[in-house]
This record gives sequence, C-alpha cells and structure tokens, in this order.
Amino acid sequence: MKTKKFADIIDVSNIAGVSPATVSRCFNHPDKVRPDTRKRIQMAVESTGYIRNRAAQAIHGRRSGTVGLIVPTLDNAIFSNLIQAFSEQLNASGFTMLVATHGYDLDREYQLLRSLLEHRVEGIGLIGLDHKEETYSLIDRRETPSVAMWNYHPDTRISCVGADNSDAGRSIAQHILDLGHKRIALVFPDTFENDRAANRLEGVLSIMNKAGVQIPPEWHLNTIYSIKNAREVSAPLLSSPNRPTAIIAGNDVIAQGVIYAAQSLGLNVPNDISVAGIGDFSGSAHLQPSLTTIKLRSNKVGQTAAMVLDKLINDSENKDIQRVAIKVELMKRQSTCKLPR
Amino acid sequence: MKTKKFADIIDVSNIAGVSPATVSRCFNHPDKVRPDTRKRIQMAVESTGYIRNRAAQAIHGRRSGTVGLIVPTLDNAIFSNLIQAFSEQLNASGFTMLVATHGYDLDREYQLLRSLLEHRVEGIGLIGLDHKEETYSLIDRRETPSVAMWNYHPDTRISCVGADNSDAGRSIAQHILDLGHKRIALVFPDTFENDRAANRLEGVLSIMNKAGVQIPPEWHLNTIYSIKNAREVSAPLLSSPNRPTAIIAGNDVIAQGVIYAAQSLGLNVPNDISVAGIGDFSGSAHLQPSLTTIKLRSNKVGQTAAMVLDKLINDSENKDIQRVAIKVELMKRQSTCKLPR
DNA sequence: AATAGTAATGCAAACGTTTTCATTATGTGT
DNA sequence: ACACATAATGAAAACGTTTGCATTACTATT
Repeated sequence: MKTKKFADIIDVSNIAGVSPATVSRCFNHPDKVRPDTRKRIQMAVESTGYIRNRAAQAIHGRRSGTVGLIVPTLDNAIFSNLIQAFSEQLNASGFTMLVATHGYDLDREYQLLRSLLEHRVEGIGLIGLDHKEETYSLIDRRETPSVAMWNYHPDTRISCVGADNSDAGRSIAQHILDLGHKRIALVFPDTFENDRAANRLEGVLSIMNKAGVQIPPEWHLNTIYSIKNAREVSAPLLSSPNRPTAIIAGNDVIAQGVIYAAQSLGLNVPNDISVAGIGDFSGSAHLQPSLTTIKLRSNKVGQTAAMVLDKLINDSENKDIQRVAIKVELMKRQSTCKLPR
Repeated sequence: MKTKKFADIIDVSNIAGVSPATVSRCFNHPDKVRPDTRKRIQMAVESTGYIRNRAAQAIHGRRSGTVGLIVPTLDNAIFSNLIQAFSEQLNASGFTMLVATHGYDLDREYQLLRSLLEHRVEGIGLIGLDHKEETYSLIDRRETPSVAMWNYHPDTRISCVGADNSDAGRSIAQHILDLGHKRIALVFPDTFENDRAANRLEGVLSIMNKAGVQIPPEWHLNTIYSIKNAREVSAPLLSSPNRPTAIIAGNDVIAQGVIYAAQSLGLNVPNDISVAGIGDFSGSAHLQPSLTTIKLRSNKVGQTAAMVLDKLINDSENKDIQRVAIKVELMKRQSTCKLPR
C-alpha cells in the first residue's frame, strides 16, 4: 500500500484515463484539451480531492502566483485602504499576496525582501521611496518587477504610484495662508527614513518661505503617529497665551490628537485655532469638527499600483519604469476657518 | 554558454567545492556541517547572489515556510492590531504570511482557502467561527493546522483563540444597567454570517432579559461597520423627544458614529445620553468624550493564535484542538455615566 | 600506531509538476 | 476514399531542492 497522503496529478490522470501531461494542460491551457476529456479530468479531480501544488509548478518557469508586499506596519489605519485595494486588484489578476511588516526598520525590510524572493514572488510592492541601497540593488539583480507605493516622484529607481506628498504639503499650506493665517505651527513626525513625511514638510515649508512666513523653531513640534502622543506634545503649545492661530499636522491622526488637545483646553476649533491634517483617513470627515485635510486617495494608489505591477509582470513588451501620480485633493471642512481680524 | 539566469544550489556547491547536499544541509541543519565548510559555502553564496528556492524546498516534505491568513477585510482598523500581532509572532517562528480577503463572503473564503492550500501553506488562520461546511471539511481532509481567531467558544471544530464575545456583550450590558439605565437602545451590524456580532448581541440581550429590561424593536437599529452609516442611522432615534438614555453599539466604530450624531444634534455625551462600544480600538480612549467600551485585546489574540498555530504545526506530540479564551475587560471611560434621577 | 566510534560529506533517488517533441486521432476538401 | 492539415494526447526530460544511505575524514582511546 502506498503511504502517500494526498492525491497528486498522477492519481488524477490514472483515474481519468489520461496522461499527467493532459491533466496539467487542463489546468493551465484548458483550451488545448477536448471538452469531454476536460470533464472526465474534472470528475477525477473532485473524486480524489486533488489540490494542485503551486510549489511544484513554480519550480519550472517563472510562475509562483504570488506577489510580495512589504509595509512598515499594519497596526494603524494609515495603510489599510491601500493594502486592501492592492490586494483586491491583485487577486483579480490571479495573484495571492504575501505580506510582511518591518516596523519602519529598513534593515529588516531588506531581510524581508530576501525572504519573499526565496518564495519566488513574481513582483514586489513597497511603501515609499526610501530604501536601502542593498534593497534596490537586490531588486535590480533579480530583475524583480517592483512598485513603490504612496509617494510619487518624477525621478525614481523603480516604478512608483502615489500622491505627490510635496504637492500635498504645498496645497495645505497654501490653504492655510489663503485663510489669512500668519502665526502657524507644525506638528510632524520624524522625517528620518520617512520620505513621505519629509516631502510633506518640505512642501509646507517651501510655500511658507515663498510667502515670507517664518515658523519659529519652538513651533515646529515633533511627534509619532499616535493620537495620544500628538495630544501630549501639542498641549503646552496650545495653552500658551501667545499661541499660533493655525496648526498643520503631518497627518490626520496627528491632527486628531491636536484637536483633542485643543478641545480639552477649552479652545474652539476652528474659531480659536484652525487645525489641518494630511491624508483624509476614513473617519476624518466625521470628526467633530470635520477635519480639513488633503485627500491622498490611497485606495486608488493601491489599485493602480497592482495594475502597474501586473503589467510589469505580464506585459513582455514594456518593462520600463512607470510612474503614476495620483492627484491630491484639498478637502475644505470645518476644522479650519478664516482668521478673524 | 549556459542560459541560466540565476545561481542555483549547484553553482554554489561548485564554487564552494562541496556537494549540493552539503550546501542544502548548511541552510537547513547548520550544526551538521563543519564551521569552516560553512564559511566557504557562505562566501560562495554571497559571490553568486544565490537565493534559495522555497518552492523547490516545499516540493519535498511539508515545509513551505508559509502560513495563510484569511480575513474579511483589511479596510478598517478592526483587524489591524490582530493581523499585525499575528504576523509578527509568525515571523518570529520563521513563517511568512500569505493574506487573502473575502469581503465577508464565505463562498469566497472557501475559494481562498483552496488557493492557499495550493501554495501548501503549513497552517491557516481564520477570523470567527462561522464558516461553510465545505471550508471545515477541506481543512479536515487536508489535516491542515488551523486556528480561528477573534471569537472564543468552548465547542468548536477547529482550535480557537479569542475573546468570548458573548461575555463582552454581557459585561457592557451589565455596566449600563449598573448605571441605572432602563431606556436602552442598540445599534448593531447585521448578524448574518457574522458570529462575533451575533454573540455580542446575544450576550447583551441575555442580561437585559435577566434584568427584565425590554428593548422595543424600533430601538434595535441596524447598521454596517462605518462611522458614517452609524451616524445616519442613529440620528432619527436621537432627535426623538422620547429618546433612550443609553445606547450600546455593536463596536467602537459604530459607537463613534453614534456619538457624532448625538453631538451634532446638540446633545451632551454622557449627560444627555450614555454611549458604549465594544472593542476598544486604538483611538477610542482619545475620543471626546473618551469611549466606555470592552477591551478585547486583539493583539493578544493575534499573538496567541500564532503561537497556537506554530505549536499545531511543529509539535508532533499534541495535535489536539486548543481553545484559548482571552479575557475581556470593561474600560469605564467618559462616554457613560449614572442616570440622574 | 591501530582501532573503534563518531562526525562530515557525497551519491543518487525522489518530490510533483510543466513542457517540448513526437505521435496519434480528428476533421476537411476533393 | 485520399491526402493533408490540424487538434489532442502521450512520453520523457527537466526544474532545484532534500534526504537516506554509503562512504570518507576526523578524534579519542588504548
């Protein structure tokens, strides 16, 4: 008696009375096998409970049917929309997604990339444009189709799909200036190894500079991506009698923290102070007051990135780097208003 | 000239001057090869840029190095903590996570399970206990180590790790009753194919019943997992002059929507109306007012589930079904208060 | 220095597919 | 009915590893 546990392609072929080759074709090129043979094979598959082995399949040509995604974290809502859209579009193209998280540690990102390549993923999705030289050169060396999501930049080493974060920074800064504010504070996360934050900040500052608005260093606050921390960090600034009239936050989570800080100090947003975010996370529109922010359309980014990746993988014609900028959009809502004079 | 693209184990073995078998052992049982040989191999690996092929490895014994995770959605924060913790713990055990989402469609879940099995995942993580018979029987048939997360139940077909949602429902209901409320409304999602919601609701109702508190059908509102919808759905109820004094929401997202609805109608939470959630999502503690809710410790669930799965996969001693209940915890915060009399 | 015992390595078969090429079956136009 | 083109199938080699068994190289003991 055979000690084998599960049916393989040979068992199926025996039962169906055909060769293994035909069974294989039946899965991969159904049009190449006669309908009645196909039906016979189908029955054999069902009667044996056969599930084909992608590993054995992958060992041949290029096809593993998987795509790798490496993200900093799954822990907050920031990337949720993006990942969901990416995953869904990928699925529609027949891929399964392998996910790994590195917790904003780019050395770990390199390790994860290696690990995904061991699994012979057919493509790689990354977040942002800031990556180790090792990471880029490994991608080059293996000629792995790759796409960087979240951040658009006209001059990148791999394909990218994303909002122009610098543009997002400029838009929100312009909006605040347009409302007449001059006394403006910033609450941003650390920009080290975080190009999204860096570009946003740079965009904001460039507009401020152009308008001749100075931001005193003590009004440039540093925080992490957490409501709690943003709240704590901004409270002292807000309780000062000589406080700013507007605050631009590095993202919506931070903005939410700032708003809570203001409200618990008895300040009215936006009458006492305007607060703006960047990102338009789900929920931002329903805060009290609703948050003025920049919509980055992360689901569009995820979906588009998956399509670009699919093309990079399957379209042998055009393997060139592709760069897609997803338009940002100013969402004027209740948390900002004209400076009363 | 060879047309091969990337180095394989043979290339490495040639350069290192050993047999392929030794190179293989160097990766899988390093203790079985002499340190200096190991070093030689290591150099050869680096000089060739060799990355081993998990597919070829998986074709043999059982080891694919992957674990599958099937979740309803990644789109909201609900599962983010869970997935993050699950993924991280899995990583620590040397697995890479394959993720798929089914959008609350259990037929699709079955398809995804098949697809993951094609990839020969060594284990499967699922959300909740409600699954198609097909799904369960496929798991049985393939003898795939599996763990259901999120929901604890003493009598399950596969291992489970989770909060006792029924207990969560009882706890929050008891809290509301303890505060003296009698006029209580519910805002819950559809319980069809959603056992978590069903159990919570059942827990709430059992306590209400026991206390002899009736909930009129028109005070039992139905919504989806969205701030917006919850807000819209609860507004009419709240603007009625004859409104309830407390609302229990099916989860924190819904509770947030209810609070916003109340606030935009000029009601004070909790003085005019108490609102409680279930879940304690990140952010709930920092809402204005902070949300009274039931903490489910989803990161603990994810981490524990990954450990259980690892054990199920690797511990040949004990393959029995394991069930772990993660304690729930009442978080009394500002959104509920004693009924003034 | 011989011997036994153990550690390290190599050989070759196996894993479950896919694919190229050859072969056989089917259909078409006269 | 015939030759011919075309479609469907099969045989066998290949993919890149792992592993049981056989062999060789060390180490320690006498």
